[in-house]
Amino acid sequence: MAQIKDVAKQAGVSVASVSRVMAGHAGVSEATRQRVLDAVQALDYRPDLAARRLRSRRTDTIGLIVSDIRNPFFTEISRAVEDVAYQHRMRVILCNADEDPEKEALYLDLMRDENVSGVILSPTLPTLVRFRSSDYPFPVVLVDRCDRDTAADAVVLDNVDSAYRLTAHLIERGYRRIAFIYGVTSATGRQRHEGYVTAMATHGLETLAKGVPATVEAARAAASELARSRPLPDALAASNGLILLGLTEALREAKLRFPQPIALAGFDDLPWTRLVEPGITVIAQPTYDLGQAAIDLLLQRIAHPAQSVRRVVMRGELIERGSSAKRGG
Amino acid sequence: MAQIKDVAKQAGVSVASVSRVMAGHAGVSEATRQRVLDAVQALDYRPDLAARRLRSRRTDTIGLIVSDIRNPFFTEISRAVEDVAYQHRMRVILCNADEDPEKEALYLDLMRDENVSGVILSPTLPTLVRFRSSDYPFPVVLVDRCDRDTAADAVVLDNVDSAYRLTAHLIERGYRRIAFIYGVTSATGRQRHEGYVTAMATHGLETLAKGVPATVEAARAAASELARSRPLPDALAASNGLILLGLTEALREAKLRFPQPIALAGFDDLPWTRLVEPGITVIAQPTYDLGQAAIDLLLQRIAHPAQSVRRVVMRGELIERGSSAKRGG
DNA sequence: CTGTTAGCGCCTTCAC
DNA sequence: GTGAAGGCGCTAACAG
Repeated sequence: MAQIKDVAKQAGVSVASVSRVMAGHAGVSEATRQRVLDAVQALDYRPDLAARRLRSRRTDTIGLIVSDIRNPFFTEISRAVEDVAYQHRMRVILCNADEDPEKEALYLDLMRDENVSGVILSPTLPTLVRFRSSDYPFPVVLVDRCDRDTAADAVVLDNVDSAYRLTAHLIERGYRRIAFIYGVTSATGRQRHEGYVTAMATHGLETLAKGVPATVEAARAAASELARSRPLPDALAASNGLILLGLTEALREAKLRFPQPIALAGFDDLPWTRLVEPGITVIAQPTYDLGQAAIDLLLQRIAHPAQSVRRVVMRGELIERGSSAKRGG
Repeated sequence: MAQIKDVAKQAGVSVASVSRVMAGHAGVSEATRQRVLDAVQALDYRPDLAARRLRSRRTDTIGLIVSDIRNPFFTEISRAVEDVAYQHRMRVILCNADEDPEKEALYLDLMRDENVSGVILSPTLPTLVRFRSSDYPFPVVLVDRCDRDTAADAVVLDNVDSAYRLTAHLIERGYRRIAFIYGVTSATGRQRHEGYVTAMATHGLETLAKGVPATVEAARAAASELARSRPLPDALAASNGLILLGLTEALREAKLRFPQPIALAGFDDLPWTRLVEPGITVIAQPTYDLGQAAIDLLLQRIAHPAQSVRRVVMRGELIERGSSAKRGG
């Protein structure tokens, strides 16, 4: 492997000149520049990143810690982050916390060891509640999950409002006993629960909510139980795509169709929600945009460490399908 | 940030001893070890990875280049790789080539720059056909995609056999005009096509195959066309989960149900294949195991660079569901 | 078993 | 505009 001094020798210049050319610094004569570039090409020289990082104390690497890579929501986030990061010549280390706070802590530690330039984090609940930017030696941007009073850069959906609109939609369509199955282990689930509660209260309806771990299995179990309860709920709503999948499976097993006897709705516009007949009403999230906004925000923060804390809130879009068709209509 | 000499001073030993303790090397007295550990704790010392990597010329990092992160198959692979890698105290850099050979080449270059210990690669077709391990300065394990005559460590499904069994299953159930829609841009799609062709030929049936880019959209378009052709195929089979999704969407749009007038089957046991009524017959891939085998193989190769080339082939499992119910039965 | 020391490859003043 | 030289923090060879 050629190194900087080989290039210098080949080009008949000093290593300093080579370094300057590689870094694109000004103050190098065009003649020198060209000779260096030729030598680089001839020797197929690539700067050693380990040496460069040691010397410069920068890694140009950002960490992305998602809470569950199996959730398509997060794979889209990661695509966006990766796309933008590489355009800015930054590396991405992707880590999957699997909704496990310990694993998450491990990865956060690793980020410190790696001396990353910044981190995009979708925190587990315990981490979020005690989150303070100053606890980390690098800038952090929260994505998807953030509390109202968390002082941190963040990119999130309008969770409360979206859940309110989804619930109001069901009410408007004539449903009354609306059960809401939501992930208790995430801020997102809780906020969406809040929107549901507000919508029900506003319309003078009784709530029927059930918090579960945000997994397909837990959601299915919860829905199975509801399907056996009497009186039967007349609608089921899910706080995310995984839970919605669980609900749908449970209804299938219980041989209950939708919208009759039970309507169905949820979050995340996944491909299968269109396939299951007659289609499931959902709040679509601008997933790629959320990821893009997060990395943009992080890059800004890295460039301007002192800039004021900002939060980007994106609007969820209600997509009406057959699963919430007008009751008795 | 504390560094090694601070620890040495605090513990009253030399930096060499600290280095030995940190590396877990033998040949350090228990007393020294304990004093070092105490000092490390007291100062919250973490070795600087950039310095360590520069000096030791090892990164303990492996690269994982998947061809499409949106395909759930690859997210499972990445989970497995990550789990195993971190157990072995290795880092993972995950890259998504998006089925784009240029992007893939870029990432392969990056792996070289990063001086990774090894790479797990799911290659695009152009890369695979000219693949030679010796072209890369690091060990490579192919996953999911590999040609019969590629001399490289690899972990793959028994693609030809699985496709044969899937096709034979349809034939046995009474279907005759079986159309196979497969991804032409991947070795996997081609091999599965081969299994389909063999099965059809063995049973004296005419093939009706259509190669498409491996995307939901392309598959949907191809299926729409088939749905308008006369005579209508009596069965549709897909070479992977993305294509199967496209086929299913096209049948929905064309208001064609399954198994009558058209049966349906494919690869990848995704959650939604159970949800769509009456359930879709698929070949299930042991995705997590495939990923695990790939990283195991890579770690072995890193430990023993000279060991003979090995290939791990895993069996796909046929899961019969309503979409391929006996014809006229 | 422990300490001393010479670099790993590069960047970046500092002189010229 | 260019070159010489020191050192980033650590590991490993060597000496004791």
